[in-house]
Amino acid sequence: MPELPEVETTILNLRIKVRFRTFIDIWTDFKNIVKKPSSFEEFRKLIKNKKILRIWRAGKNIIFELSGGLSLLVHQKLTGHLIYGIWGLQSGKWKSKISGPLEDKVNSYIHLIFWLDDGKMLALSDLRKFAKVELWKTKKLKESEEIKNLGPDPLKISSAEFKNCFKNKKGKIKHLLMDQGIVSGIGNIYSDEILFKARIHPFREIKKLTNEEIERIYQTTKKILKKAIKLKGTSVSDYRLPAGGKGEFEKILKVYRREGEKCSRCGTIIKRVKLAGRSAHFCPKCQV
DNA sequence: TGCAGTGTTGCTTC
DNA sequence: CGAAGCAACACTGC
Repeated sequence: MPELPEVETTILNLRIKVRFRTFIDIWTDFKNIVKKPSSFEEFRKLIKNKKILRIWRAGKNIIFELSGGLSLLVHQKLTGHLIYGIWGLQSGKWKSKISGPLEDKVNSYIHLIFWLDDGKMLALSDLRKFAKVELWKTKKLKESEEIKNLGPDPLKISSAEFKNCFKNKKGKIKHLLMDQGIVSGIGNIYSDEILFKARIHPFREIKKLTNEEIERIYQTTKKILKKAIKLKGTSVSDYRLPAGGKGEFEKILKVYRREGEKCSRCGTIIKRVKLAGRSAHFCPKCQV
């Protein structure tokens, strides 16, 4: 769920809400969510009194650059959400104290809370507990494998650079579009939507795509991602904005999770087929 | 009731 | 060596 547009929406919101705030203290019920340093108490000690200077994104990773030469990296994986608000414990469960659309469902999966110096909180809710939090020395983070190995951001590159990403690669286009080492930020939902709009079959071998077809994929990638950011992302199942609202892009999904429905272009029934362990959704007639 | 499926990534296996 | 499979976890829906 949190793919490039959702992560971008999240950082735009967080910049307004938590930039220049200082961490007062933290709480968790799942120490394992912090992978680095390996000791949670060490993490707590290091994060206290650090100020958020800058918030940015590398692919789907959210990075808070802090005072003291440290950077906090958060990857939301499948079901993580960074949310901002005020919560209080009520019979062992976190309840939102400010009115708004935050639902108990999201609140009940809060596993990490940062208290801020404005009296509010930044929380990480994650149903499946796959999300990861790491504290790095800012200098080392930029040289780290996880950042260095990311492909370029599709919104920041030219058509020629995009084509270059796929040069000498082999495999199916959908699989490669989702490969974070080739271009970063695209996951299952947007790869389906991009290929539908580009009228390219998800199983097409990259080597057999014409120049014109890759150009079309480049153009539609930009269009789809930009539109999704404008609509504040997709809220399939439980994605939420930092203030709890839902994204709007889901309303205009053309193929993702629309198996059995009619293609909006030609009326053919949308298919769902497994590819590399994931579901690919596409129109078998107009995607060739 | 039970099992397949779910947005991601990285490690294991063949 | 590269590609496929699966585990991490918890829940939904058929």
